[in-house]
Amino acid sequence: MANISIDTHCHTLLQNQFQNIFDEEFITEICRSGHLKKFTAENTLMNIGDEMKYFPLILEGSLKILTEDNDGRELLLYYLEAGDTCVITLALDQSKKSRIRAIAEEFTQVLFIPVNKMDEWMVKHKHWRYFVMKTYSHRLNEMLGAIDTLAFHNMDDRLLKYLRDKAMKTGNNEIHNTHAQIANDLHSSRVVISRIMAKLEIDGQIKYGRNKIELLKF
DNA sequence: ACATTAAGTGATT
DNA sequence: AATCACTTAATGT
Repeated sequence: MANISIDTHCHTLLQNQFQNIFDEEFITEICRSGHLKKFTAENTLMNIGDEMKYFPLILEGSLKILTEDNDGRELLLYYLEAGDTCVITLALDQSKKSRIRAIAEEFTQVLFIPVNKMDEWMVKHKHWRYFVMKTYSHRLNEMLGAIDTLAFHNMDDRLLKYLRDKAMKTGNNEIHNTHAQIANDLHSSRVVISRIMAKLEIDGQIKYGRNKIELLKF
């Protein structure tokens, strides 16, 4: 009984995301191949150095993907949302160790699929192949954008972009984060973020208070 | 009222 | 832009 209800739950989530891309039969196969896990905000679902036996398919919610430098400080790479899969998981080196960390941003349901399925589906299902290629190029573009802002823009611009991205993602121009959390994501320090915030408020770009930033201009 | 956490400030590298 | 050391302000218990 329990199994059946879990299966239909998973199946429904898959249908919501993929019914226009994959046929019914394949969705059922995906559902059978993976196991569903639920996470709440701030849960780490994959860490640097973890062995990659599974790749994630996000069915609900969103994740943030980060790397770490030698001193253990974090840098936000990009967000993954429902309907995405983590393609850089697939770019494995010999060690099969993850180079990234994935943290849930909110309540999130993820289907973990054994990596060998990837090979199998890539040859067997052309729609899967298209899907992977599409997400691959999408992520690559985002990464190029991230490199661009890192290399050519100052912190002020990076912070504004960060806030806009976040507002866009949540569909709300109020962001509920501390300056320290943002500093972590941007690989900066709390003091620096606080000072730029103050400057942006004077410019009339934002308004903010404790744990809250309101974006005024887009 | 007290402790904890977030944000502000000045000086230094 | 980053870090340190310290202050002030907001919030939780």
